[in-house]
Amino acid sequence: MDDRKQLILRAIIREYIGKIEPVSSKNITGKYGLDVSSATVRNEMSHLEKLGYIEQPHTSAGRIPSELGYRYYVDYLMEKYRLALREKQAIDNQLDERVDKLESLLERAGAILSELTSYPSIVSEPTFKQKKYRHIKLVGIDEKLALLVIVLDDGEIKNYQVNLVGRMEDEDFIRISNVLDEQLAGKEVNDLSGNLVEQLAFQAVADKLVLEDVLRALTEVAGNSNMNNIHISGTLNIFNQPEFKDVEKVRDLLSFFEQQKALQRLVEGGSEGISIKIGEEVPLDNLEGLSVITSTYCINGKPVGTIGVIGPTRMTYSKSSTLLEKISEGLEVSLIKMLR
Amino acid sequence: MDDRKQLILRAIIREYIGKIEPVSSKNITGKYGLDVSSATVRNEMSHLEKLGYIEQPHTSAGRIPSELGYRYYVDYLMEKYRLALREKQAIDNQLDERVDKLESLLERAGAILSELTSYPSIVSEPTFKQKKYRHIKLVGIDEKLALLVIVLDDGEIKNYQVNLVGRMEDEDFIRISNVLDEQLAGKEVNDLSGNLVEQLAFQAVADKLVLEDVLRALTEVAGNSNMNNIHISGTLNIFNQPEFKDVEKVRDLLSFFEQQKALQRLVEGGSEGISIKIGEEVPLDNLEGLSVITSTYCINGKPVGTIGVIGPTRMTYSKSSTLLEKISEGLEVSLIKMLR
DNA sequence: CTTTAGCACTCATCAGAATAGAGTGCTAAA
DNA sequence: TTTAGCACTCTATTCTGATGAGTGCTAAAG
Repeated sequence: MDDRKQLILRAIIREYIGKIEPVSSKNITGKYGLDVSSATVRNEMSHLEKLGYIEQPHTSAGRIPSELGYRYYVDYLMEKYRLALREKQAIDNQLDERVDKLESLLERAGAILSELTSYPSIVSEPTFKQKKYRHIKLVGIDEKLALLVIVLDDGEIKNYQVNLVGRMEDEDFIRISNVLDEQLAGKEVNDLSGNLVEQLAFQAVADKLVLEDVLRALTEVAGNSNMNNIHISGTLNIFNQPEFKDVEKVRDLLSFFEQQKALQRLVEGGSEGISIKIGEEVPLDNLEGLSVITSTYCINGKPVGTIGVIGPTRMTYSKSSTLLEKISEGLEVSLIKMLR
Repeated sequence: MDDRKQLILRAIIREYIGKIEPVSSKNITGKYGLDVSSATVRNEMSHLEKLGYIEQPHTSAGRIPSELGYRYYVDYLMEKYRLALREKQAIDNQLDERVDKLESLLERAGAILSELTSYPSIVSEPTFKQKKYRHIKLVGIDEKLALLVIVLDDGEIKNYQVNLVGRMEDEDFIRISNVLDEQLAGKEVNDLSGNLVEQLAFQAVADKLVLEDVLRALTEVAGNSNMNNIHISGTLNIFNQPEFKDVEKVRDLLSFFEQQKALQRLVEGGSEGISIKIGEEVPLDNLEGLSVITSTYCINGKPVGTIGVIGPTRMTYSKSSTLLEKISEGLEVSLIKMLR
């Protein structure tokens, strides 16, 4: 790959990303620092095609980048994108504003990413290696109802309704809260061994029926702790992409977006930092022509979640990855502020 | 409208709903109890067209029902749909299962409605004329954090995080809880007058910063109480409808589904019970060719929410409205059980 | 007066043919 | 090594005519 070939490959990719039409030799002569004739460019193109970086839809058409071509571009040719001022401001506005719920923050991050890139975005909720209980408290609401408040070590607060059968006094609530706290605080959430359950049942003699509700809640917490939910936003952006003018494709992608399990595969196994997967590299069998850019985000220096965008293979890699990087950083800052 | 015209109109509509192609005179002779020649049917059709009940896409095509035709069909010709056993079971399965969250229940109702009709479904959360506070409690979690638990008179429980600056003892929480309870219990949520705020500020002298968070939460509750959220499910069902083979239309409808305010117009102002709105009758300017069937659902005999389906004007009115009716009834039963 | 067979007429749809044009690869000269 | 020139290929567009479904009208039959 000599300099001129690189120049031409880059020119083809940039042009194609912009116009989404096969680019001809004539089309890029004179621009992109190419001061040679179209014939020369044609010769080089012919060579680039043999190398597998570009391909021809049909004989009398221009060239389009192959997945290998995009890969080469992303690895060696892509120049840094400079954020526009309004992009910077938009990111800051969205992420700086005070939010007290983890979900809202992630939602905002996804929304702004989607808005600025015009691609659907995907955000996974943070996973901690092993979530632990920090606090558990049973709070009386009225005669028939109590609320089980569970605080996890990642700062997340969950609560569940617990039905009461008999009359419970304030001291009862305090006693049960203490039992729960002693037994569970510091323990991992999916460490809900039978032994523990028995102990709870033995100690919290107050009211069997209450205990049932409590155990249901604990089991639910344990169940949810393994799977981290994934949120998609800006899905309708795909309608702006010309490769989705076909209803079938739109349907396939949108219904893919509704499958949590499939989405999971997009975020798992990513190395730390920005990762760009192009076409076949995307671990999805039934979807073609897609690229995914993801970034892990960290809490306390440890990667705990993923945020990314999904676009056609001819997506704006430079702009999108830069935006993703900035938003990911902003998200980390806000997370720290939020969790304190 | 003599008997035979009605017979023919019904035949055209049934045939069209099934095949979604203009129906010809020949096509319905012999079926639907029509023992006359196609020529006779043609004459009648010609008349029906003059009356405005059917129309012709072009000269040499069959007839399709007009919106007026559907209206006549729904009002006078439609026969009762008999639920299949598996449909009955599916409904019971979905709605009988124990759920403790209002949202989950509504979600289930929408999902099963969507699944059985193959149309997107819409469910509005119940509104109560004026929500009131039933209980308010401030619960300490740890040194820095407390939880404001708000119980509304419809049984809904909300909670908000409240940051603490100074050290708070148990009695502080109890004191503040009492103040809040005294001041707010029984009051309407959007009755957050300045006077009340001042009183709170004066009485809850404990910690200004805590109060700020509390007020933010109360304002949010008041704000949310007016607008009842609306959930859509089964949106991808529109891809099964031939009238949405055009990407533009799909985009328009899907982006409409994302606008809460627009959806609101679909559920508001509906009279009690089942309501069928056809084509132009649907209060949406920019969407054409859609019909909406809605049903109000009641709590304590008062209509508090709406559930419905959205389909093309040639939707299966009979089947859909019957299914909707049953699901709406099932939802009411489950709601009563849940709220006790 | 109602029904129906027969027939001319209309119009969408489809396949095939002709045309235009974009872009290439190759060759030979610079 | 570069480039002008040219023949060649293939797509996209337009036009054409054939096909056939379905109607409306007319005139005869019931």
